[in-house]
Amino acid sequence: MSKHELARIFNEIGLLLEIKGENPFKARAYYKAARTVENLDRELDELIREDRLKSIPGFGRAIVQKILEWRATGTIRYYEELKQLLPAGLFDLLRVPGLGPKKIATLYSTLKITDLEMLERACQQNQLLTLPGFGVKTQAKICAGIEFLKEHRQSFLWAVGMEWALKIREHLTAHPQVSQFEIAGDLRRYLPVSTQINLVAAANEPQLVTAFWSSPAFHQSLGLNAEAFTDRGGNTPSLVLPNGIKVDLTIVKPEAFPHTLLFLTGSAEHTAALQRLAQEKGLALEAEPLRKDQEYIDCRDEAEIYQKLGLSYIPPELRENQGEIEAAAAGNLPQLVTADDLQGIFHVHTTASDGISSLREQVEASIAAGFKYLGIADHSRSAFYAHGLNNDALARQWTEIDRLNKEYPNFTILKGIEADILPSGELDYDPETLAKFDFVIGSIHSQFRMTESEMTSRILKAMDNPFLTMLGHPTGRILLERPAYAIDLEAVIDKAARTGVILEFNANPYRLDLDWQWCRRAKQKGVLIAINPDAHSTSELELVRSGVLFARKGWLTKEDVFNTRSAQEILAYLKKRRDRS
DNA sequence: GCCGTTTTCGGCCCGACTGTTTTCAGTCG
Repeated sequence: MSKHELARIFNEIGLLLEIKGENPFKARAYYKAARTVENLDRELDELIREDRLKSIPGFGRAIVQKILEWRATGTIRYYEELKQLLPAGLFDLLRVPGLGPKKIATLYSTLKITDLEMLERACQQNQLLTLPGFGVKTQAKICAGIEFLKEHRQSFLWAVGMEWALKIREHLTAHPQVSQFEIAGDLRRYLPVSTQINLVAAANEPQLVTAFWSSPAFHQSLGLNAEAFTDRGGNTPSLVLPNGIKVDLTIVKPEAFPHTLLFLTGSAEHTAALQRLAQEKGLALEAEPLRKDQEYIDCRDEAEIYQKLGLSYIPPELRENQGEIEAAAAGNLPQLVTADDLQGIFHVHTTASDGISSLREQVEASIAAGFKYLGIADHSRSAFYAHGLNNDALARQWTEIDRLNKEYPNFTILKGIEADILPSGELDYDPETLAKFDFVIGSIHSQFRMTESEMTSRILKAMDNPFLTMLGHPTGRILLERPAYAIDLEAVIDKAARTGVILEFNANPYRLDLDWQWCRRAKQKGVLIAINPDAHSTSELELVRSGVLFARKGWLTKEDVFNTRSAQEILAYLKKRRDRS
């Protein structure tokens, strides 16, 4: 019973209320409660024990009562009753771009559409055209949206898959037979999106672990039904999670563990290249232990396999056959950036715009987390939906930053902004205002549907603005929800190389943008990358550290990452840029 | 459903855009 589960329930209550056509503000209260639960800095149990739930903004009598009920019974009656009123498939419809609660209510009440399949059929038969408020373009957009969803049906975010993989690890490694265990596959290679979870376990008697996999005790520990589990015979049982994610476990004898792990980690291209290399050396590399003239060559771990192939150890995140094998052979693999290298954080929101933690809370949490500086970047004035800051609000924030800088002399708070890049390519403030910031992040938050050349010109123009320090979430993608906007990234990277504009690696698990392949391209061109959490609460500050894991996939080293520098170094860099303007 | 007020209920972030209409509802950020 994690807080994510409770947040999900509150979100669904909000949606159900909206589809039912109830007071939209009531629905909003539940969305807000969901967001608050998700971002709580303290444990729910602790708050309940101290009877402090109702002191939290947005938690009134009804919400508190429901949290307590959920804690005591594992569910909320009000939620269960709402669900009875509406088919479960309606939630999937919300993922179709252009479909909101109102249109879904219409589809349900008139055409009795309750899931994506029915919606798709209705589109194919042009039935939507008969409904009020629907037309040719809406139907075409819905069709395209369904296509996008179908393409990604089997896909899930790294964080979602990892949460389950860790849970399975916890319960499976409790079995005395399991001597080694690793999460392999795409998750181990830190791909932002995967289609399957691959696990590897070692046991002297694999069949005992397989039997455990099929036992009610194990099913119960994961909170799943027996039907979810499959024992296909042999030692490769599998499982399908409630959200449709497929999990494969491979159980081998301890001596085969490193080889199996290597192959199940992949990528397929990487292991195929390793096999070719082994062949050249007269070795046979298989998921079975390495052989030479049919003699087994023992390898204690993956590192030893690489060593016997004449390679230094290649970290899983680099195993894409994109030159890492050649680099390992030559002994010049990059010294990848680590979370410990980070010294500060940029792109942090506060309650001044749409954050839920105050400036002081963000500052104190950053200090507690061991950082040396913090770059505040709330939304700019055009971002009405997010309480963008006008000049008065900026003045108030700057006064408070000055005060906090005095209060914490060993910590540096920078005055920044996440300025909208307007459709014209202008930044969202006049030059006089822009000149007063320590740094400026430029981001696209509106008018996504421009042609590639229009969008590229818009961004290139913003990058020519001498006040721009960083480009925020460069492609605007939301993983599994919204594709990147049309943009010529090669041109953007070239411009960054010429102008010294830093590119953001946005560590939000839904963005992870710039994508790893482009990070590497940027690095090759000498462009600096800032790993930014885009934090809206103190708990999201930690995203900056998990973001490093994904940035490593783009071959980034400490030198490539801007916020590995000391406060003095970044201040000098920013001053140099400002003096240029 | 929450909040603030100086306690009984009205207001709740809001503007742009799109596609549908023929003046506006719904979605999005």
